[in-house]
Amino acid sequence: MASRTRPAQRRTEALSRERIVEAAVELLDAAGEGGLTVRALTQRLATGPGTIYWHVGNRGGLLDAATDAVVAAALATEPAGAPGTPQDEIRAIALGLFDAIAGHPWLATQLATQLSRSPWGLVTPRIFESIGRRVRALGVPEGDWFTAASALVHYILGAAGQNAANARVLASDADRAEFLDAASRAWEELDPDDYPFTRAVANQVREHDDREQFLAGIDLILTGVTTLHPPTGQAPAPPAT
Amino acid sequence: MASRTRPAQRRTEALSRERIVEAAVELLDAAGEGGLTVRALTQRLATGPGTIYWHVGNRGGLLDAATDAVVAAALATEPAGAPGTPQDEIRAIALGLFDAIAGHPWLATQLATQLSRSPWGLVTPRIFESIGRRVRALGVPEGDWFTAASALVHYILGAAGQNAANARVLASDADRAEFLDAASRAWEELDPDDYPFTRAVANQVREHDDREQFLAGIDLILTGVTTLHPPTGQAPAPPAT
DNA sequence: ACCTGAACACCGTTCAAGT
DNA sequence: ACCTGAACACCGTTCAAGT
Repeated sequence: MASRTRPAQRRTEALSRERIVEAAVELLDAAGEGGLTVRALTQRLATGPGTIYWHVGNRGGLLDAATDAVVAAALATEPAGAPGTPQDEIRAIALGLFDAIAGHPWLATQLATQLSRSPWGLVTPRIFESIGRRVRALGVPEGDWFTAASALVHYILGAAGQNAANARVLASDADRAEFLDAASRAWEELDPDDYPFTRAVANQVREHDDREQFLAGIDLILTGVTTLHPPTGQAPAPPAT
Repeated sequence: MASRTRPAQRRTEALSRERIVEAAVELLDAAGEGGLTVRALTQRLATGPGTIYWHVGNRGGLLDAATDAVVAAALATEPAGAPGTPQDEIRAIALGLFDAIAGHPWLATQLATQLSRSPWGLVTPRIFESIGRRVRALGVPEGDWFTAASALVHYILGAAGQNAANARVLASDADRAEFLDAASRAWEELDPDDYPFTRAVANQVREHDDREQFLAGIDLILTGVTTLHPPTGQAPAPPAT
């Protein structure tokens, strides 16, 4: 029996950047952005602050890495076997991001921060490419690719971010109903002179389904794209006046 | 030595919540979210931390108040005398928010944070109402008001937020050209196998105009809305198959 | 190369005390 | 009612020192 005597070591593997990012995501999921502190991380990983700073530059870099890791995972599940129409694939990708933000609500703020800081980070091209390929498959003329893909990505990130709060409470259906009821009631109590429209749609808030509503917005943009930027060779419809 | 950076002059008026929020916006504009510290505020207002906490609850509340103040100001300029078509008014409101975020880049992150936290804060109804009235004026059937207005608001906030970085450097045309050139070049250098679409549109990035692009997205949604939710009495177009 | 932990500068917030 | 400033707990980050 040639069993190697394993030296008693604290951790079985050396700490890695991946392991640290993984722990960061766990902390963020558990307690939001405020939950990610270097000290909480050192405790969870049984190490000192110096180790964190040796592997990842600083807290900001860690936040960026966590964001990229979660987005990459969400987009990785996209080629779901059977390819559908470009529209179907866009809906699937969009829902994947929507659900990722629902599962990691801190993503909403973090994506806004990261994207507003520099559009050529890691995250933007990833999302842009994924949507863009389907825009191309739609037959949109090349000159309109950037406009069409941008509109979709902007909408997806904007809508998903603003639904993060709803989704967080989605756990129980009763909680969700209570949440929507409270939201609806708050809107019904607004000043009738200042907020006639918002009051009028308050009951639609109570009954709506986040994901359906989100997809309805996607369909509005897709309809606009195929109407204003039809495949080359087909005449564009006259602008609605 | 009696030299001070600030004249040891006593304030003429008592501090007010409005004055504090105003100073907070100045600090945010000057140095981003990190620039707003209670200590920087006490120095600028020549007071102690207790005063800040007496007038506004805490730093979070101050951030919310600053966000609401800037958004309210942006929406207040909307009734620009001559009323146009609902489409024109939606474009004008959207551009107002776009420019507000461009002038106060910290708004992007702050809006995402505030909206993802609770959709029934102050800011959401303000924006929603402003857009919603024009959706109604468009003749959209009442059952589709919420969907149409939501799509527009989600897009506006998403797109404006993601353009905050570009806008920040918009000061000089030369700086802007350099910025877009760097962005375009970064995309051209992506892996050809992983990012064919993104590389293909890289040169459109260099030439695009933020505001035009933003409005093009608005028009895509408006086209979708008038196509899928035409005024009652007109038959909706068949879904694209 | 990787890790440790004390130390530093800074932060949000509280509160007894003043006017 | 409004303001002051010391004090507290906590934070991100650094760095000389260890293996």
